[in-house]
Amino acid sequence: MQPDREKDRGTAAAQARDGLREAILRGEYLPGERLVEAQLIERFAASRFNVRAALQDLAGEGLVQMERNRGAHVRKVSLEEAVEITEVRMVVEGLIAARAAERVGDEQAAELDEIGRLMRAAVAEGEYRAYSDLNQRLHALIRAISAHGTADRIVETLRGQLVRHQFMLSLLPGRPQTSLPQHERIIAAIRDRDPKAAENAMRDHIASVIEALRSIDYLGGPA
Amino acid sequence: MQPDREKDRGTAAAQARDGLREAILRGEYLPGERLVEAQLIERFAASRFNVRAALQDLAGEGLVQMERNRGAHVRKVSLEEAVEITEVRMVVEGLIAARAAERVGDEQAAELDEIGRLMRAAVAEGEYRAYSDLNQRLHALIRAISAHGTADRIVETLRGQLVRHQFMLSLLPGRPQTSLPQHERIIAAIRDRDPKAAENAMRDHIASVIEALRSIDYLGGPA
DNA sequence: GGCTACAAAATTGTCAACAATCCCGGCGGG
DNA sequence: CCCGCCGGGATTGTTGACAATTTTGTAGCC
Repeated sequence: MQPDREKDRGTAAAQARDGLREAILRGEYLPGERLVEAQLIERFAASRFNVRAALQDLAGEGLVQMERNRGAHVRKVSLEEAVEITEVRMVVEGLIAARAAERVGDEQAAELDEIGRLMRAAVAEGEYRAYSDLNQRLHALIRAISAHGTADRIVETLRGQLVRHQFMLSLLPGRPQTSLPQHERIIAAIRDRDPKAAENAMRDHIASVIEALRSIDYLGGPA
Repeated sequence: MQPDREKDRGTAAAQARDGLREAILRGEYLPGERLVEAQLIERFAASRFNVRAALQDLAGEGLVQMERNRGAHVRKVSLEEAVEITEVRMVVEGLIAARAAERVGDEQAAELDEIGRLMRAAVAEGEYRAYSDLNQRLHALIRAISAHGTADRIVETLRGQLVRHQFMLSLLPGRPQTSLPQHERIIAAIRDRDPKAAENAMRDHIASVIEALRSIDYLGGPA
């Protein structure tokens, strides 16, 4: 769906685009914040031409919203949109998990188990930051195993739009305890090369993420 | 995922983009064909600035591929990619169908049934072109009922990348006879407000499209 | 004939200046 | 005091020219 990211790595245009994306994903620009071309030119040492190209690219990824004559803003995704996005992620990652179960090799299965071990340890010792990293690593590994370029690009794009919400999610107390067994189920299903079980496990897991997302609404309320 | 299409309808930039997209989707530019900026400027009476913006947008939609210093081409999707794209469509349209079953209203249910009737008539009388139009109308109506903006945008984008393959598909003999009962099952499940059944019916339907897609490989072979 | 080297043409990449638009003050009238 | 009505500054939109790159055509050599 999105253009290949490898197309021109290293050029000024690509550097501006990747740098701006990283900055937004890091939260250095908050949702709704205005992205003034002149400032971006300074920050990324790029020409206006390249800055504009970067903005247009990121608008295509849904990270930036552009309004004619009114400039570019970091896109603000409402809770409702976040739920929609995660629903799509649920089914697409389900597809990915099923395919991973069909294609997983022995050494990859071992790596999955290793991540599972580390996850249990992290939760047992309350190292939630490490657990969060492992979570990303697990999902990334499953996507790599599935080797489904199309699904992978879509999930990656969707994930980008949710960074802010994902961040709030990780702060929810009790989340690791809830998601750990779900992750274990996913790992087991893929290791056992059971596509249907892997898809179900992944969908159940992300469905629970959606529930957690919705619960934030009551906690944080509208900003 | 993709930026809102309504953002600036009517401007020169939007006209160039939409015009070029239509032209590609109509098959006026064949996959792999080079898109020379100067030609597009003439054809769409747009400035180079707008033509380039249009190309970049369509690259974001996956319709166009751009290579540095080598210009833009209509993206060529291999059969393997077409299968991947359709697999993603399968799960996302499954989600849409499930949600449509949750939200369908009485008059919408009637419209679904009406489309079903027209489909049966079209197949009975061998009017395959009419059947193909009804097929699009059915999928579009289901997407409208589901009111899932995120999923809708993704499916629309994916569909665009497949026009060429979809076209070949409709020429496959026996397709309408295969897909008619599948469509009827989808309609019935949504009308009965059974989300799970609707999702399964939709997935089975598109799974059969994937099979048909694969069969083209043996018929048409690599170009 | 086939191959390489080189020049010319075509095409795309980039820039800097200019035009159009919007936003935010103040100003005057009611 | 509130409201509409101008500026002026800031910001984005667009253009045309020029630079860099690729592609094409040609001549010379083996």
